[in-house]
Amino acid sequence: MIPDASPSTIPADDEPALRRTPSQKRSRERVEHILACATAIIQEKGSDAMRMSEVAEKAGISIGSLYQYFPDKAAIVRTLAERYNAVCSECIAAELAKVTSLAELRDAFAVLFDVYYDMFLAEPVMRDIWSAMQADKALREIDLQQSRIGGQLLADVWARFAPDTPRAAIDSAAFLIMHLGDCTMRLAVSVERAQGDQIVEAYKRMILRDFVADGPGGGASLIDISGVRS
Amino acid sequence: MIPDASPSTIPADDEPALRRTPSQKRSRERVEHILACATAIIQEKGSDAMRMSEVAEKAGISIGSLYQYFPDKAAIVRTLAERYNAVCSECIAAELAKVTSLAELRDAFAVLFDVYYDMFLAEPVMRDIWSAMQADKALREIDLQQSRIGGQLLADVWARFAPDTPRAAIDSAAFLIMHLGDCTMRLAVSVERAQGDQIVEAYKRMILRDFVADGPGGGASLIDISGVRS
DNA sequence: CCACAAACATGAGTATCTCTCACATTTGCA
DNA sequence: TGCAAATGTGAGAGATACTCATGTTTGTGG
Repeated sequence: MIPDASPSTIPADDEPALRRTPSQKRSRERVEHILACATAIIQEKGSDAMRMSEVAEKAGISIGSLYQYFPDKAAIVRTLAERYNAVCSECIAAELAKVTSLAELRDAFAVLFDVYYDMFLAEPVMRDIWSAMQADKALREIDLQQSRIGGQLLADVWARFAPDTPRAAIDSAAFLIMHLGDCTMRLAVSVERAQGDQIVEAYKRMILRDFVADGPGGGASLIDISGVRS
Repeated sequence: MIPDASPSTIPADDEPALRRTPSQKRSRERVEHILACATAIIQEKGSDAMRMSEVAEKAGISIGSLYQYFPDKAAIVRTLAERYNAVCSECIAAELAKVTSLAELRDAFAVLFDVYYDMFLAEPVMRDIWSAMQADKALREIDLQQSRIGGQLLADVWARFAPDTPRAAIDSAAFLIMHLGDCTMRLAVSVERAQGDQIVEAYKRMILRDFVADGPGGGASLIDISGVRS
């Protein structure tokens, strides 16, 4: 479901996501099992209602073992969020890698958001994890970071085929597209399936019209939010 | 700062936001004071770190008095959220009331989002309250409800001056515009001021181009997400 | 195979927090 | 002024995140 990814490449503050690096096979499997159990609980009742004792029980381990690996409850959510983000980034990169001209970017856009949407549909827990992240300032930063990474990937391709457009304009346009794309996906998976489909279609059309359909550099001039940082 | 508004017009489930309706002047003032103190704490350290004992102490009352009025911690956040939402709705309604033709809708749009943005800037705690809401399913619904209300207000005016456009298309377009508008505002107030300004400008241009500039009914055909419900 | 150190596992216990409830005080009103 | 209703109080019950001293398992060098 979710491929292996080294946990916590973006630690909050100085705290690593894992308290102890599992070196033995048994404990490495255990960490994976903990995350799988936590995912199931979050999906079922939300991360707020998830109890650490519940995670331990479902995983068939003791509370102490849980805290061997995860310094606190937020670390579990953070690790899951970072894994999903890594998957999203890979998916974005894979779609954009196919693009060989500016004209193709338009098609890639449409496919990209479709694939992105499918991912959200396949893993509804992504939305719950995102919700849990919003309450914590450090975790919220991870979410913003994901928009920056996705925007960067898009901007790199975009800039390659639109060399006349100022890079700063492209960067900021790409960032906004990705961020509002995420917002759109979360809205879409919050409503009934048919309506969600239409919402995603609407967003795609809006973006294609504004940022791609106007020809080289045309769309980018629409927005110029150079150097967005928090 | 925040005008008086009857608390909890949209109770979550069957639970009223206020446990007891304050009938005497003293207790009515006390409820206001509690909310003001809670706002200050949320602004300072976030609602997650807000302690009920801290709110009581800052308000100069006992824990028991706090619970006389608010059945739980979420009720405080909910009441604040509903008040802000009411203010936002009023602001939206006020701007749209000035519109007397479809052409004017374009200008109203620009002004509307500027005013909306100013409100977010003036009350940065709105973002924190929104963050707190995302963790709770019932509170998340309030947020979605606000997009529906704003979208409804917009759709009513829009439909009046674009009678040929299918109402369902207008409804869904207005809903998406308002929802992504909220997302944009929250992003804008999360970054530095100058960048936030540019983000809002970018969104305005995007929306104006797509949904208004294309002439009567033109924009609405872009999206058709009829009857969005959760 | 053994011994031993390092890694790992355990769960009772601690600190902290939300929320309750039995009782005290204040208010509005006849 | 006196009484009933409204309001105020804070010790404490219950729940939960997280710790730590101690026990168990694993890999490894001889």
